[in-house]
Amino acid sequence: MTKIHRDAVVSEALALLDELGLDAVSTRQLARRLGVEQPSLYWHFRTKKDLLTAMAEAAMAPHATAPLPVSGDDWRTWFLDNTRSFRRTLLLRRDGARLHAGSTPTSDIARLRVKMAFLVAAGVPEHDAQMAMLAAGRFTVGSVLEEQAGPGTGADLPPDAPVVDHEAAFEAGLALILEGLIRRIETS
Amino acid sequence: MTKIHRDAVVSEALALLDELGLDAVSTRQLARRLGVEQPSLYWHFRTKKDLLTAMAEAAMAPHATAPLPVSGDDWRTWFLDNTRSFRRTLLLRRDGARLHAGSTPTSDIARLRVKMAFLVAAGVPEHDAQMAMLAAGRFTVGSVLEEQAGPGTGADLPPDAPVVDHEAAFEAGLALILEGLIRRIETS
DNA sequence: TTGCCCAGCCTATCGCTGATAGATATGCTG
DNA sequence: CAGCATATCTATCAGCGATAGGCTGGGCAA
Repeated sequence: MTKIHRDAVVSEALALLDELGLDAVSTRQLARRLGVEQPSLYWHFRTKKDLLTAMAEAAMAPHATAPLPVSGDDWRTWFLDNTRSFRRTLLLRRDGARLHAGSTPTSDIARLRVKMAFLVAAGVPEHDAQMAMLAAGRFTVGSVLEEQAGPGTGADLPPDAPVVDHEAAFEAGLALILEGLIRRIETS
Repeated sequence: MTKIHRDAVVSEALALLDELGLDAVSTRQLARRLGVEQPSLYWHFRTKKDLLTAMAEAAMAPHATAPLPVSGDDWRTWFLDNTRSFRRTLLLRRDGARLHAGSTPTSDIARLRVKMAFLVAAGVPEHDAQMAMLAAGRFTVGSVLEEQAGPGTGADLPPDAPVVDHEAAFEAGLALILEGLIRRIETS
C-alpha cells in the first residue's frame, strides 16, 4: 500500500501522457504506475474529467507563470511573445492542445486583466485588444491541434506532400493578426 | 435482419451525433438505430475511426460543394465568405468542430488549388495567400471548438460573466487576419 | 493508555466500449 | 444445381470509468 498525494497523481499522469498519448491515459494505467489499485484514484478525483482538468491546468503552468508585461515594453513584440509562449507551452506535452481544448478553461482572470490593461495603456483600443487576444489564442489552439494531430496514419493520402512547416505557418498567421490589429489602430 | 448500405450508416450516425453528441456515438447505439447488431457495422467500416472519418467528410459537404470563386469576384469578400462558409458548416452539426479536428483531413486538393489560383490571379502573392488560408482555417476550427465546447458545467466559475458573442468574436478575428493580409500586400 | 475517527487504500462488481472469430442466411452467377 | 461473395448473426474478449462497501493505521481527545 503506497501513499499518494494529489499532486503526485497529476505529475505521474502527465508523465504517462507524454509517453503514451492522451488516449492511453486511463485510470488503470495511471494507478498501476503509482503502485495503487485503480479505484483509489477516485478518492483524489471525483471523476476522470476532474483529473484531466487538473492535468490541463498543471500543463499550462509555464505559460501561466511567465512574467507579465511591464509598462515600457513594446506592445507589439509582447503580443507576439505572449502568443508564442502559449504555443510553446501547448507543444511542451504530447497532445497538449487536445488536453487544453478538452477542459473548461480555468483562465486566470487577474493575469488577463493585467495584460489587457497593458495593451490599453499602450494605446490599443480595449475592444480591439480583446478581440485580438481572443483571436490569437484560438488561432494558436487550432494550429497546435493540427500540428500535434500528427502524421500517425496519414500516409494514405497522395504523396504530393503538402508538408507545412508548422512553426513558419504559425508565425505567418500570428503576424497577420498582429498586422491587422496595427492597421486597425493606424486607420482610426 | 435489415439490409444496410454504407451511406445509410453514415447518415444515421450523423443524426445520432446531432441528437446526443459525439461522445454518445457508439457502435451499439448506432447499430440499434439501424435495426442491426453491433458487429455488423464492422463489415462496412474496418474501424470506428474510419466511420468517424466518413462522418467528418460527409458533414463537410455543405462547404465542400459550395460554389468556387470566379474571376471577377472581389477577393476580399470571397475570403471572408469562404471562411464563414467553413464556420457555418462546422456549426451545422453538434460537436462539428471536434468531429472535424479529430479526423485526418481528406482535404480536396483540387478545390484548394482553384481557390489559391483565384487569390493569386487577384494579385495576392502565393505564399501570403497560403498562409492566410491556413491561418483562417485554424482560427475557425479553434473558434468553433470553443463555441461548441458549450457551457455544459461551466457554472462553477465566478459569475462576472465573460460572456462572449461567438459570432462577433469570430468576425472580429477574421477581419484582423484579412486586414493583416491587405496591409501586407499594400506595403510591399 | 484507551478508544474513536477518518484518511486512504483495498476487493468486487457494474455497465459500457471497440473489436474479433466463426457460423449462418441470402442472392447472384456460371 | 453448385459455388461464391455479401451481409448479417451469436458469442466473446479485454479494457474502460465508476460505485459500493470493507479493512487498516496514525493522530487526537478523554
